[in-house]
Amino acid sequence: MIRHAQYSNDALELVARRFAVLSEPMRLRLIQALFGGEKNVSELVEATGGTQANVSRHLQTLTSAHVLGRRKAGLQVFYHIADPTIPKLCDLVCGSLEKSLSRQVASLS
Amino acid sequence: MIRHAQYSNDALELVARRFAVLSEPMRLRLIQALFGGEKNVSELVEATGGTQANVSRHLQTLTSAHVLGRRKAGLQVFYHIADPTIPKLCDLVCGSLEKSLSRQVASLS
DNA sequence: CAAGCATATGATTGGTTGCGCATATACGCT
DNA sequence: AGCGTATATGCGCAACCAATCATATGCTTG
Repeated sequence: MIRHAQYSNDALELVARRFAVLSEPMRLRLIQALFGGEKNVSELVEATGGTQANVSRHLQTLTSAHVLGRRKAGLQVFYHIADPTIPKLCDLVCGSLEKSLSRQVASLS
Repeated sequence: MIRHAQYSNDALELVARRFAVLSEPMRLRLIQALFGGEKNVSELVEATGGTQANVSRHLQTLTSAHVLGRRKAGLQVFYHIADPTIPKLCDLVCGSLEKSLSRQVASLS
C-alpha cells in the first residue's frame, strides 16, 4: 500500500472528481440503496423518493465514474455497486463523523 | 465496525458535505503538503502555488470541517491534518483509481 | 407495426462555489 | 504609538451543477 504518496496535478484532479461524485446526498442515497444488492431504476426511484429523471441522471454520473455498474434486462436496467472501495469509504467517513460529533457533544458539558 | 449501516437524510447530508470538502484539487494539494507535518500559511502558499487569499480561504474550509487543525505562533498560523482518516481516504481513492485506470489501459489492447 | 412501459436526455433555471482584487485584522518590533 | 509582516475577509464575477419539465429512445407484447 502506497501511503502518503505525492501526486501530480492531474492525479489530484481525478481524486477530487471522485470525491465530488460522492458529495451529493441523492447519490449517497442511491449507493446506500444498492448496498443490499442490485436494483432497477424504478426500485431506486421508490427507495430514494426522487423523480425518475433525477435518479436517472445521478445513476449516469455514478456509472460513468465507475462507481456503479449497469445490467440491462429487457425493459429494465439494473444497477449495482461496481467499486468495492465505496462501502469502505462511506464507513470511514461515517466513523470519523461520529467521533467528531461525539467529541462536540462531550465538549458541551 | 458498522458495515453498510442505513443512514438518515441528515447523516447523508453530513457525509456528502465531508466528501465535498475533499472534492477540490487545491484543497487536496494543501492536504498533501501537510502529509509531511504542520506548515504555516506562507509555506503552504509556496508549496501549492496558489495565491495567499485563496489558500487562506481553503484552509478555513478545511479547518471548519475539522479536517485540519490550527496553531497560532506569533504572526504565523500553522496548520496540520487533524483527522487521521484523511490519509486513509486518499489512499483508498487513489488505489481504486489506479486499478480502474489500469483496467481501462488494458482494455485498449 | 402499433401501443405501452421503463429509462434516458435536451433545455432551462436557480443556487452554490471557486477565484481574484482589494482591504481589513492580528501580532511583533522598535 | 507607529510600522511592517502574516493571515483573514468582503465583494463581484464566472463557471459549474442539481433539479424540473418535457420529450425522446429502447424494448416487449399483442
